[in-house]
Amino acid sequence: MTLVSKFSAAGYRLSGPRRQVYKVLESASVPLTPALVHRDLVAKGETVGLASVYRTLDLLVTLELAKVVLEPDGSTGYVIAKDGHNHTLVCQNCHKIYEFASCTDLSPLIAQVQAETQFLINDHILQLFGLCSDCQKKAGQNG
Amino acid sequence: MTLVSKFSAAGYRLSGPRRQVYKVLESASVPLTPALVHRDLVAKGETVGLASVYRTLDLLVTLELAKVVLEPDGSTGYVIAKDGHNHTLVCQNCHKIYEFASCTDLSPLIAQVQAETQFLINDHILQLFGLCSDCQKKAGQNG
DNA sequence: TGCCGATTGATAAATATTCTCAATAAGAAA
DNA sequence: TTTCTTATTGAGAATATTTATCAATCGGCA
Repeated sequence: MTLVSKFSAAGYRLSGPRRQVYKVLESASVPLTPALVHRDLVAKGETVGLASVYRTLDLLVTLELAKVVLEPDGSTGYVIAKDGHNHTLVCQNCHKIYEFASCTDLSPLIAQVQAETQFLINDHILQLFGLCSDCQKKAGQNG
Repeated sequence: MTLVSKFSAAGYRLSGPRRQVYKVLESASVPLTPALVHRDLVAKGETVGLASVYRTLDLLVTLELAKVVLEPDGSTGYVIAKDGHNHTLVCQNCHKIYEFASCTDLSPLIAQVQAETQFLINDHILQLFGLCSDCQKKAGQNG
């Protein structure tokens, strides 16, 4: 399914600005704020308004093409949701992100909590934090 | 360990405003923004400045007495971190929260991702979303 | 109790986000 | 391809949120 068809299937047009914002997020290796996305576009010579960046990021989340991740310090950023449901691992030093998908491992836990709380659980967020191999090396070298 | 000793152990004083903010968060059943905490205090007749609410919430997170949770819509709120590390289950309808602690179930998953990515994982966030029993009933009644 | 310095409230300043609306551009139709 | 309809846009105003400033106050130890 192409990007444009994902938009049109939901009744939205794939405009230039939307494509640009998507591309920035897609090629980013760290979670980005709206301001960072905009700065990136301006640096590339694109003329995309900041308001459009906000609008597009919201839309991407609605379309499940992006998601918001929480960083260890409590701030948030947007990342591409590569394919359906997956989880994020964020480096606490360089903020690099790595995606992985192993929700099945969560099923027993979810079933248990569901039984315990009477909630009907239908979504979850799992984020891991740590040091990527590069940053581990730097730390070892007392960086 | 009393609240005051948790503060003093870290070199902070437990002032009136700090105690008030803590109490509001403690008795809340949903994640609160700084503005909501402040509004609650004003409604109770307390004179706590908004800036102090921000400062205190930050401090509570630093002291690990509170934490930031991400809601399904991407917004964030503060909740009390009842005891050490635990996880949060949020009702998507009424936003009621429920805490649970079963990190041990995550160990195999974490070990696997660690091996796969070369990251050194040392923290995580797990949040579940669903409908609490009350909201399930209401939904059933077509509410 | 008195003292010292951390903490506060009020508000200014800085940031971040949303709103408004005429101009533009995307995509369907011809 | 050209036309048409209308969703979308950019710019900046308007709001909202968060942080900084600083004299006054308060917490807790001596």
